[in-house]
Amino acid sequence: MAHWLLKSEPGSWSWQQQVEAGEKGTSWNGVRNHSAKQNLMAMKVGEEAFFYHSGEGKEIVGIVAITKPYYPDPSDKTGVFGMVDVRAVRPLRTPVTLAAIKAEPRLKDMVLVNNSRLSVQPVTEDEWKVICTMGGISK
DNA sequence: GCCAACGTTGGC
DNA sequence: GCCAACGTTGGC
Repeated sequence: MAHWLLKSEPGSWSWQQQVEAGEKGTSWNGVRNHSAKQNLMAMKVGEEAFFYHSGEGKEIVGIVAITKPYYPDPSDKTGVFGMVDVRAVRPLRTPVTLAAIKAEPRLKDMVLVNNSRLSVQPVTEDEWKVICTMGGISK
């Protein structure tokens, strides 16, 4: 199973809101970047993603699961971009900050470090495990 | 099809 | 608030 990382400005969509959205989850809409789209299209139901707060916080705060695979985003008039649905699974016991990620040699190749602007990123199996450990949760 | 100009993102 | 990095747009 592949793993992912989704970025959001907490001012526009926060982890707290994701938790309040509950079990049925919400659509992850608004992606307007082709690399991000490719990653969305590769997601499968049941796969998990880190939820990262950019700007305010700059830390991974929780884990979400994909509940619906890629489908068209009605807010995109061009019809080029789509979205998936996600639901909150659990928070990290301790958020993993960008500073901590940069300080961890095993995470030096993370997309978050090297291409911080990409809003939907793949995460390798090893990176997933390291961050779960740093976050104080079991994989 | 190239590339300069411009807008946006996001860390600092 | 600044600016580097990146993507997109549009003139040629």
